[in-house]
Amino acid sequence: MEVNCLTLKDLINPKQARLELAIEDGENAQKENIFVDRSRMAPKTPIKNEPMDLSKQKIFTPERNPITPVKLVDRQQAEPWTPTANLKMLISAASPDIRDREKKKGLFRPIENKDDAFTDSLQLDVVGDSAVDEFEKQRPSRKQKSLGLLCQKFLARYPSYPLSTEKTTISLDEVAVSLGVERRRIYDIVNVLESLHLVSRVAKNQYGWHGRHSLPKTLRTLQRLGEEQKYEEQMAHLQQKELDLMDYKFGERRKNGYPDSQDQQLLDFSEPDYSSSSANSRKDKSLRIMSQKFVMLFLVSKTKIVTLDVAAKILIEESQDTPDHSKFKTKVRRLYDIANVLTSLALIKKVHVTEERGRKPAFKWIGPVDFSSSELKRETYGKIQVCARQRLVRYGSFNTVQTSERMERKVISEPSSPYREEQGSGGYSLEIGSLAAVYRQKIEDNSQESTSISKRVVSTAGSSDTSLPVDSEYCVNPLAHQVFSVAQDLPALSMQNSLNGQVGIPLAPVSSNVESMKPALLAGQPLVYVPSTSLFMLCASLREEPFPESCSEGDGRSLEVPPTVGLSLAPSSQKRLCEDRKPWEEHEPATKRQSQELEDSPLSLVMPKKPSDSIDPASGKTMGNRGSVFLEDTRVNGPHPAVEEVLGNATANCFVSSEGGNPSRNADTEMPSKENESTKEPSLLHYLYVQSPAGLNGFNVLFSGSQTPHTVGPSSGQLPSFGVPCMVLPSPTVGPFPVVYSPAMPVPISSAPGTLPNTGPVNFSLPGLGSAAHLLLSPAAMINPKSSTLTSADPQLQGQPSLNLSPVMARSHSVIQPESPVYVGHPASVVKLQQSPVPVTPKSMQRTHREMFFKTPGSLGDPVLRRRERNQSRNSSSAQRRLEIPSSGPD
DNA sequence: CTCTCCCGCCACCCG
DNA sequence: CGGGTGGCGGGAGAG
Repeated sequence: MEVNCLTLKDLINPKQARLELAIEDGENAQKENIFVDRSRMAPKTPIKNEPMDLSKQKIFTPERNPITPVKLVDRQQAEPWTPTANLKMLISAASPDIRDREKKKGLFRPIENKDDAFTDSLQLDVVGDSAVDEFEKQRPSRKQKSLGLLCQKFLARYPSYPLSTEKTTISLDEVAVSLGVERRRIYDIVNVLESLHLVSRVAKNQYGWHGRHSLPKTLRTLQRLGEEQKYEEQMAHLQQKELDLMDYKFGERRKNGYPDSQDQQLLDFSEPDYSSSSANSRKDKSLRIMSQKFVMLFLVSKTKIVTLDVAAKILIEESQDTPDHSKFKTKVRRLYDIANVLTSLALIKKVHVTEERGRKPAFKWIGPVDFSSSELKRETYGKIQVCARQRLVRYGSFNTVQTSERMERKVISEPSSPYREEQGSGGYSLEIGSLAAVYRQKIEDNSQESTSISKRVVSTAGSSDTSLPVDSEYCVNPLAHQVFSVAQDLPALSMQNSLNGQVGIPLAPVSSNVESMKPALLAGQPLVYVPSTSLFMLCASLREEPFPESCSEGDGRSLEVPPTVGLSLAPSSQKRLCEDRKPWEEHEPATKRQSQELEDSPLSLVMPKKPSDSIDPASGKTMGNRGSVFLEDTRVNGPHPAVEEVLGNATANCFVSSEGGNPSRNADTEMPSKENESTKEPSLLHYLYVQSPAGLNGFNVLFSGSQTPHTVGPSSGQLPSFGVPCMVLPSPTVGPFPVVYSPAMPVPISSAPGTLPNTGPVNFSLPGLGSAAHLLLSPAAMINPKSSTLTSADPQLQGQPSLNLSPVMARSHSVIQPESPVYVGHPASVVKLQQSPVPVTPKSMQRTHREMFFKTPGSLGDPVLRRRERNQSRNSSSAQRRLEIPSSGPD
């Protein structure tokens, strides 16, 4: 098994990627979700033990990838049957970038295992080229030892959502040895995890792994407690006051009657399931308590951003400690520890808040927000959103649709591309998001505009940043199924375009490239790929996280379909959703709002870029809507086609900016729309590729973002329609399916935007779908493909929709028959999906997915058991500290 | 310089 | 009492 490690050999390309590495590492936590197998796969014992590995490693891999993550890779080769493994293999084989990434991973881990270190040294010799690697290896940076990274590794060992049947026991000694750290460090991790009930102490040196199943519940509880504690008020108070270090303020607050929360026990881990009462025995759970409180702060915060100083102050106050500087300092240290773990869990990400006083380290909650509904759903949703957003930002446009496999590869490789340079700085885990740096400028610009908001979040280069970095993480391994971007690496292109607000993208010649993008969908078309479940989630989630419940019930005209259905994408629905937005948001400046929306709604990115307002008087209402919908706002405000706008905004919002950064962007948003410009772009088509979640019966839908949704919908008067041309593609998982393409209207580009003929909504059903899958696509004004510059792609579209399909589709191609129903020229106004009488819960969906994608014979094995085998060797004699493995090397 | 936060001493506590 | 836990803060890497 460990032997597999050899795989690393692949990693020949050094340069790439830090990002990737970082991402992966950062993602680990998430990966768990995705690669459920991983945990299982990962041997309990450190690979290092294996002589074989070492030797092999020397030979093949320069890096030492001993532990978990790496193992996977190795494993993969060894055990292809695992879905994950297969995937990885493919990826690694396919993309050098990936290899690099893997390598890097190894780098990070090396320290842990002596053997590894040893190996490394040897390897170094072997691998001559990787000077970089070498230097990195030689100096295990602090980052490599960081708690966050360690936590990721730790998490990687266990499935996020373990089967109820499987009970995983964590042996601290074993873990410590495995991860090559002293046990003390493990305590830090475990304590935080325990605070969230991801684990519970079962016995001495033994913890039980529960996974995230109950996380929503726990969060809900914490939120409630936080509310009871009036943390929000406290935070507001503190923030307002801008206390310096420890302020006497504390005293004031108390006076004010803020609860002195002495309840150190908080949740008290009284959770029935796992935590044994014994766990409580320990009085001192301060780290756990702190962790819970820290989380509570996020949960009660509207902004979801908590600065460390505020958190520390509150904690100190509660603990009734004398607010001395040293205390504060200590608290902050602990908070960092906690934050590292939480970051690894993808619950928070690091940001910086700029206040009058200056920049303050802070963290933003990025975990699930709506605990009321299914946790998974929420989690997924959040992640998806992020992903989508990121995708858009990063890949303003894509040229083609790729197969799912392809996509995956892509994703992996992505990080390397354009942004690589920036990665260097960041925090280990967050480095992923080095993109942040790129975008930072944007963000700042945006922030400035939002005066109402005292704070602005700025991504930190090094650390994760705001959205992007983290996002990237998500993207990589968000949910059970990852979200992959389909886009090719068209770095400069997409970004620039988006920034410019011009979609005028050079038509990608690529379209035909079989390898890269098998089905060349539309050349020069931006494509967004959304994970199956994601779509579903996305739609539902358009609303703000904080106020999930607010989800619109839909205006009369709104979609028939419940929001949950992914198809709710229709602009109208979005609009509704937007309207539902949180109250507080409304006060914010438009810019802010937009950014928010964009961030929150990935779909928005997809939105059609159409000539704005001119479009339709009726829709002109959009304005009336207050631009609640970002789309609308975008349009209205945006000078350019919606898409571009969106992209641009997204960029800005996401804090993404090209290196060159197009600061001016901000202004654009505010600026009155320029209809004229809009006319230019119609040609460009943007597609949103949605892989259907279980709920959709494996349907994949492509939405063309080029269209202007708004314009279309209302006209029909019946249903709000998508303005987007879309293609429905059978998912790989599903058997061969007919491809449905809603043809764009044959409207000449030249035609005035507003004039676009609106075809009525088309309603059609797909036979292949389970029960009655109904797709209603509203024909948005369609652009005449040919007319557009993109023409190259057009023929394909018209001629053979199937061709356009992603690789996945490609498979099914054969299946697809000419006769297969292709709906061209029919705009669908609304899609109604009814797959099964019973609504699919997010959870179930996720599971399903996971299984579908990653389930493999091997994967199913019971990890726990395996792990079990290993532990034993904990030598009682060894002092706690002994456990640590010398980073320097064996000996 | 500030921000982070690793490291490990050493006090608690439990069995 | 021995050993598991984990508070705590010095001090150094990273930026």
